[in-house]
Amino acid sequence: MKNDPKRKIYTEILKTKGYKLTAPRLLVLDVFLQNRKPLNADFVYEKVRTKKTDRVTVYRTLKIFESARVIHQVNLKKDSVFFELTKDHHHHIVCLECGLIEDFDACTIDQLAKNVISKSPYFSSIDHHSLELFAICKKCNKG
Amino acid sequence: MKNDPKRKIYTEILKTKGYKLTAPRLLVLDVFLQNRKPLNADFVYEKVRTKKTDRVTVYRTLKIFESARVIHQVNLKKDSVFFELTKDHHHHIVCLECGLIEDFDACTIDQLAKNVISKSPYFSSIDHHSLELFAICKKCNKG
DNA sequence: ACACTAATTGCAAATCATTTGCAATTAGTG
DNA sequence: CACTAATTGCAAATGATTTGCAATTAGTGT
Ligand SMILES: [Mn+2]
Ligand SMILES: [Mn+2]
Ligand SMILES: [Zn+2]
Ligand SMILES: [Zn+2]
Repeated sequence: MKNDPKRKIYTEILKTKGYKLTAPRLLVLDVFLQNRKPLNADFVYEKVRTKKTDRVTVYRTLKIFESARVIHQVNLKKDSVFFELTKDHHHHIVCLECGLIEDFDACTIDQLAKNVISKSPYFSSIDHHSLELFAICKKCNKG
Repeated sequence: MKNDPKRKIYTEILKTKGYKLTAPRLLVLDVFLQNRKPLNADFVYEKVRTKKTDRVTVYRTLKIFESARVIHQVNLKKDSVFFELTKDHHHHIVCLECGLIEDFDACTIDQLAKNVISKSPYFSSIDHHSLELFAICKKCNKG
């Protein structure tokens, strides 16, 4: 949404890093703001193709957003790569059989991360983390 | 190694699930037992190609091992998919710049997982989890 | 040990996601 | 409004993974 308060945050990040705010980039950003779940290139492309935006541009935009830390990859064990907005942090339980995804917010990683960092010879801070749970859902357990 | 005590555990799992213990499958299993880190198809193939094992067979074997829960995918944000042995559970800090990987074992997910499960309408137990930390390593922070 | 059969393999070709080269277009600056 | 580097679209290339199919083989039972 154009009126999402987070929209400005992300556009500012992009500007600060020296990226131009082009039409395709704003379109892709809005797809993420309007679909609060992990998205892959194909999903994004289907949403912007009508507006004369090429598939290649989607891929390149995802790369730029990733390097600007506007989005980051989510590990869902699917065939293609999924991304979500950096500031929409949450996690998932994924069914190993049918792919059902449930979100959850509770996350106690920060303390664990501190411990790990304090012992690490190579790292001194964490940028972000990925935590996903995998299971067989109740429905698949019966079938 | 033929003498790794875990080897029998994995071969029993495969037998129980009805998979034949073929030469290529044992070769691939041994590659995982001898290289305790996340491996992709190409790494495995390079280790077994001398022994007349096709790349396709490696891919098919990885699929079978995954469905038998002998290995599972690890999210490292690389171009190809990485796997590790299910019973070698540990986690990673990955440098977003240079790709440096550091292992760590400490993991307090079990309690968190219990909480999540107790509130979930769709899931009643966790099979396994994926937890990776992403950061810029000390070296890359300078350069 | 030998025969049987379904599972597995290797090879070649196909497919799918993602990347690259390049000429045309455009955002941001002054 | 002009300038210029960044960005885009199209077509072709690449790289990973998958599929079809005939030949081979593990596991089962004789
Ligand atoms: Mn998430
Ligand atoms: Mn691990
Ligand atoms: Zn399910
Ligand atoms: Zn680094």
